[in-house]
Amino acid sequence: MTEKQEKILEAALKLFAEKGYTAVSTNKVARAAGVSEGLIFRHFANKEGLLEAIKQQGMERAQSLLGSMVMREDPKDILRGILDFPFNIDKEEYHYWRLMYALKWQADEYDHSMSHPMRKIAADAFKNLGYSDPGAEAELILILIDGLATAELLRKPENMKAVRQSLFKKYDL
Amino acid sequence: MTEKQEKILEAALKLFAEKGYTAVSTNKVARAAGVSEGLIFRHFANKEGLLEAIKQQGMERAQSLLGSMVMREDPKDILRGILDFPFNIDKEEYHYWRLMYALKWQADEYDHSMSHPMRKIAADAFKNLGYSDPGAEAELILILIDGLATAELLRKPENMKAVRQSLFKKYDL
DNA sequence: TATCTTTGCAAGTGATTACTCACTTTTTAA
DNA sequence: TTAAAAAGTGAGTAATCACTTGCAAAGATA
Repeated sequence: MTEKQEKILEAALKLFAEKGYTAVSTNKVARAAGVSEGLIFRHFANKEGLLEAIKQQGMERAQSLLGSMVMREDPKDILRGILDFPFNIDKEEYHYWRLMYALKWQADEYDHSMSHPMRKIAADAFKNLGYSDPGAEAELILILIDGLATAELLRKPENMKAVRQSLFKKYDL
Repeated sequence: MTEKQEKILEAALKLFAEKGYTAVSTNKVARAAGVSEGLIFRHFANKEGLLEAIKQQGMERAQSLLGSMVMREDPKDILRGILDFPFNIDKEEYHYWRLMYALKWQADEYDHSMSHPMRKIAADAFKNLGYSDPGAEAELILILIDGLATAELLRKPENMKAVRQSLFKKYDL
């Protein structure tokens, strides 16, 4: 990975996240990265290939974060870890998650690769805690995370600390 | 409002919702509507004007739905009405809401015109019910609605009925 | 019926799109 | 040291973009 290649990925991630993938031309990416437009197509097959590279880079960074949640034993610890995810979105990961959430709406079909493993972890935790419908509870947790992350990425409400508190209280965490 | 004008609005709404506003050209809208491309610019100032017309049309339809929620007296009735909104997205309104939710991510700044009145209604209801932090509870309700609507529009989980049930139980509704 | 307005279409416009190509510069390695 | 490979550039390409224009058909009003 050369220095200019990283510049391209960095600039593209920021622009795609802020303006939208289709709204940003490869010309704009190149100028933001301080690079000739042709170089983008030397390193990536096409514009979509650039997007895929951005996705994979972010996935790899998110992998370790996701993995650490499975390790825990106490089901409440697990739920705490899952629910805390939207409150701890790293400054550096902000653009990545914003792009991912935006892309969901123009994809032809929903990608369950991220949510499916998390749903299972949550369902197991609720089962261990004796909830009557762990499946529905897990689904609700995923929905909550979606809403929380959206608020954090888009609206940035000032009282998120209080929201977190009342939410944790509801689940007795 | 002429017949072809309605065709344009209908086709544009569907395409914008499914593929994204920037990804759909006026040419595609015209062909989907069975109309010459020039006619779009006869009826609407430009592509953005077409989008604004779609927005306003949907707003007018949503107005009555939103208005009926303020009328109720019992705070639990109000919360029931608010929380039930994502579960009752009309088949005809599906494209509209999908477009609205998608557009949020490429707007320069978040539009609070929709959420602000709903937050106040929810906060008042929670206050009347004696909740300790009505503001945080209202924020959480808005976040929940966002997540629920996203699930309904994008993932369409099979166990939404059970999710609704366990959610209403949490709020004792 | 005659005239004016609205509705509609086909064929344009320049600008921008993703992408290619011929070429030079830099890096790698034997 | 030298030759091959990789990195990088800048000027192209055809296609598509949002939008305009000139003119015909249809409706409304008198």
